[in-house]
Amino acid sequence: MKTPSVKRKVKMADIGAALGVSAMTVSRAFKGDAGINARTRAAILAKADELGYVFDATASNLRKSRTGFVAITVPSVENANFSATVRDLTKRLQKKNLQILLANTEYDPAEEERLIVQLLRRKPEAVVLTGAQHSQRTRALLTNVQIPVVEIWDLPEQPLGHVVGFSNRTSMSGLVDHMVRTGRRRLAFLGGETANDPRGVQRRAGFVEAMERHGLDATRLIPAGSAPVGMTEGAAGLDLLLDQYPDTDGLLCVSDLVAFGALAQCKRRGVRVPEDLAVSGYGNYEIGRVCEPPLTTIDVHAGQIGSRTADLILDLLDAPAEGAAQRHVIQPDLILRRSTP
Amino acid sequence: MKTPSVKRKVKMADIGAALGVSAMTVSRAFKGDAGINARTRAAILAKADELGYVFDATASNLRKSRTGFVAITVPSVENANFSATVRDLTKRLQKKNLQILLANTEYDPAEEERLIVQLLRRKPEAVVLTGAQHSQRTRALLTNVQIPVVEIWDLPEQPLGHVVGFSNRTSMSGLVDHMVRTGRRRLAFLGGETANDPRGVQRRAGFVEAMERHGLDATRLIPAGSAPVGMTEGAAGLDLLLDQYPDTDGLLCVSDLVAFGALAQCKRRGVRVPEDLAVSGYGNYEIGRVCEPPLTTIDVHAGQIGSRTADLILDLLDAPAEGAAQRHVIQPDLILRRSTP
DNA sequence: ACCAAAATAGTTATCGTTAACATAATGACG
DNA sequence: CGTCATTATGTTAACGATAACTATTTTGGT
Repeated sequence: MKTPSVKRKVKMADIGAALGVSAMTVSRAFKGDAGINARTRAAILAKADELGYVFDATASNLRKSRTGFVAITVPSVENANFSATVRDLTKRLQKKNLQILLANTEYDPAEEERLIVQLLRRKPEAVVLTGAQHSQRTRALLTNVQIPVVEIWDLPEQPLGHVVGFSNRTSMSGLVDHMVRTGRRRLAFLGGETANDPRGVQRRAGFVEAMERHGLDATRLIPAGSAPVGMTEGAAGLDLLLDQYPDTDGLLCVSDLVAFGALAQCKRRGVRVPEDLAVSGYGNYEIGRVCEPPLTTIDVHAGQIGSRTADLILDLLDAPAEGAAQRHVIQPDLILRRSTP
Repeated sequence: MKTPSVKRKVKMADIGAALGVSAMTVSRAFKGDAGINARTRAAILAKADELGYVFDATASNLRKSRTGFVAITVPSVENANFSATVRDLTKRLQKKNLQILLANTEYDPAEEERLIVQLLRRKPEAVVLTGAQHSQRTRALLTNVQIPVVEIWDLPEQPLGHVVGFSNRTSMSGLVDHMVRTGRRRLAFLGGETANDPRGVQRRAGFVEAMERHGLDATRLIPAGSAPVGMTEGAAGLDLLLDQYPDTDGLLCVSDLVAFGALAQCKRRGVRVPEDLAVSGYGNYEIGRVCEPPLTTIDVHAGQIGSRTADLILDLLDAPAEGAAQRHVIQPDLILRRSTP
């Protein structure tokens, strides 16, 4: 077996030379459908394999001015909800040989801006942004760009382009309605500080709005620490709550993780759920289904957001410049479980 | 404001033309450090901004034959452990303006192979594979490739290149030792079926090996369904276990999620943990810290795997062809909590 | 056997940036 | 005031695949 001492990169022309055909013919063999003799193609592909040829997408992309990249920014892939979205988006786009360019903003608009600049240099064919909060410069960059821009996980008032999202506000306010319908009146909201978690802010706003609509006290807002908040903060938050408002009979948490933490703390303090305190979460994480008692929650269909975004992008890439910005509103579902009466 | 009806892409030469300099000078202005007059650079950058220029990484990559891509395959970003690895890897590489190309194998070696082919076409500068199980062709492709290959999350016997991982086997076997040390003898293992979860297989092997070493019965192996298994399967698995081996006094689960499901089911059935049954998890997920009782578990330092892999890659890219394949072994930590005596 | 249509292959120039080399301007110094 | 660094810029030719065009064969219908 001949091992070339200096591994010069094999290119299409080399394969062509070895078979007495032109580079163009080799290119056709790799494209799949173009008019090329089946025998020629087979020979080319075989020779390519033999020479250890690897197609160079960089050169192809430059010439075709199509990259097959789709850029996506997420606050954090570590969040189970966002990762479900990323997974289903990736899954569907992967099938069409589109490549995800993933970037984590760490909940920081300045970092988002830096990343967007980097991502745009790669000439993606679409950009997906999780959330509606962007720096001025990010907005400017993205309105000038000639590719589809999709904001997901929110319903921004001034969208940059297309939207696939749901109303954090309305869904949380529906949850309040349910609590009130079942007789609870002294409700509290437990969530992260407002700094850089726009979804938390919206959910809190939904809580306040619904409480005021019912003529109830909307001031029991417990800060659980800076976003992203989790179980630990939920447990600590419950202590804060009961210190300050011991007669609370319903607790709405910004996420299932927080609610689970609160639940665990209830158990330790001997607070009965839901008899003494009804507790709800948000996001329909697996944990809420399995804990005791199981959590009433909102299913935002995180995976569906990903797959519908993928469908939208695939459509837009097929039929370019297809008129106005689309707005896909996902309906979150209220899931009733035993943590509320 | 003049809106060009046909937005022809602005390139370096256009900026140069507008300022009476050559494209090369513009290129130098964007490179940062090269010998170029400060005033000239400022003018160029300003003009670039004015014209809405976006640097074309595709062309640059082709010319330089460096892409700044790092490819990584993961069974599923949805798994909290893998996503912690991805996050810390991304975080560190992002800072150096390396771009992650993420691909989900869905625990399927055939899909992994397909994705590797796609990824290699993008000319990444390094490839990271989660796990040691690869198809024959994948192995062939990756041994011929001229870039660093890193396998993580395992210690493969025949590594393809570098390794950053830990021993699932040894760590699980250490957990058995602990159970035995604290007086438990009738131990069972609860995990997914073996088909395509090599890490689960290793953990099970560690269980069996340790049990045999102690001269104990190693046959209580409960299948919890096909990987990836979660809380739901854990709960169902506990029922299976107690039906078959009611006198079991220690249960080792393949993950914290499974252990939590089992724990919840114990509570429903009135089984006291740890008095009647000691339970342990694996992976140190947040849930194990907060549930009641908190779970004894193994912390595999998932985030650390990501950051050490990032460091390794950065080193290798700086000092290319730096001799032999490196093997970084991470020491998992045994975390004792109240679910075991 | 003849010709149009279809199938197959080749040529050339290009996508936008940048390495490598060439050139021009500036200054330092004996 | 010439000589040699030093700094700043320009010129040319790639990187590798492929669109657009042209050229050559096959095919099939009459």
